[in-house]
Amino acid sequence: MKYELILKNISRFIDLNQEEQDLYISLLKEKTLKKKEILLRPGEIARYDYFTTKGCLKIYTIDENGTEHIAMFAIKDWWSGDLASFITQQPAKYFIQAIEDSEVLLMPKENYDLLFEKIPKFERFYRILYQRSLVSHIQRSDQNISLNAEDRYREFLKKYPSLRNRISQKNIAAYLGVTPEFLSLLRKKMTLL
Amino acid sequence: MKYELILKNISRFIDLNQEEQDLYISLLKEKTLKKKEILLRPGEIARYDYFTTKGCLKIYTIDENGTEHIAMFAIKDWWSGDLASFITQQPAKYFIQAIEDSEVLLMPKENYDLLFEKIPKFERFYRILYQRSLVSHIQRSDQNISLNAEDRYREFLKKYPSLRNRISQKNIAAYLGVTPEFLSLLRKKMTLL
DNA sequence: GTAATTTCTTAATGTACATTATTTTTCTCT
DNA sequence: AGAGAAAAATAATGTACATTAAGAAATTAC
Repeated sequence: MKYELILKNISRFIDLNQEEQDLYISLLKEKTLKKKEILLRPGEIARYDYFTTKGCLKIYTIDENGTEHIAMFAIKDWWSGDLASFITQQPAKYFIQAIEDSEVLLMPKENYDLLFEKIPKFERFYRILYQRSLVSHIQRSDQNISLNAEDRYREFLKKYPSLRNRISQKNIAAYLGVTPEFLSLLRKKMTLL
Repeated sequence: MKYELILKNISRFIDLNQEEQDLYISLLKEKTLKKKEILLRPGEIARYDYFTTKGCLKIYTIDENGTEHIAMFAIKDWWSGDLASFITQQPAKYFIQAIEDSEVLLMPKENYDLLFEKIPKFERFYRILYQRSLVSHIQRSDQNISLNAEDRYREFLKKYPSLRNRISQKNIAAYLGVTPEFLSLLRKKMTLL
């Protein structure tokens, strides 16, 4: 059923009995999203953490030149949100938008806080989740500094194989930190080899 | 005394009674480092997490062109290590080196694992530590993509005000992802304004 | 305390990627 | 299905930063 995926995601790191599972699920909300629907805008307070069960979200900023920078794509089975705003309840810096028709489960901030009281095991779950997330962010920071655009594109393809033909090159370019024109050039050059 | 700083660091997020403090401290080792001393090299297994009590470490990689990329500086009161290697016990990707005479406390991997059994509160400590660390890494990834070198230098000065005149420009350049020559130019230009 | 080494500065030239503009192709909406 | 909008391709020109080189200044080492 609907909650199978998220329970399986959690069971990677901690075991929940039936009662705990029911309690956990009772803390979630859900939402169906049309393509282009926006979940969060800069300046708003992030009230939710998101778990994608279908479709794809993008988490991005728009800089002072109007250029879009995509921090991550949240596909099925991925967590996302503006963590800084969610935790501190200060204004968000990120947009979160569906780039396909999507379905998400939402963990409201007040329930997230409650979770650690009700089921302290979740300290462990998030300890491990954040730990792994940190490892992959450290890796990406390193890649952004040490790889050129072509190699970053190859890394993108490794990390998100399902997205290659599913999303626009414009979005891929905004994730890589290059212009769509340059990505177009790169792809042409790469198919010639 | 010697452990005041680290206990204070921990008490930001959890409260430990005397017994827990003593147990925690019994799990630590300590080490005095000469400038240039290396704590970890790529290919080795990261056996420790480090807490700097004095001096400064750099955590860095050397890419296939021989260019050094500094992921972070670990000054007094900062945690550091090759997290991926420490967690998975796979070969490290990073060098860790003292860039000043330094002192560190070490948490060995086997004691780190033990810690969560002995004092489950540490799940919470690391949950919050990784959460905050994640927030600052997300911010740096974003800055590396959206800011030019001059603005990244200003961010560096904000993040590590104490390092401005303490470490070489070569190290600062390797942190910013530019050549020392270009940083020299930038600084000249910035003082003229 | 002086030689050797490393770091810093300055400058000329080179390159990866941006910008702008135009055309072609694909997607979206009714 | 067809009109309008958005995305992609191509190409000319521009710019932030890299590379190379050489001399000056600072640091390290014996």
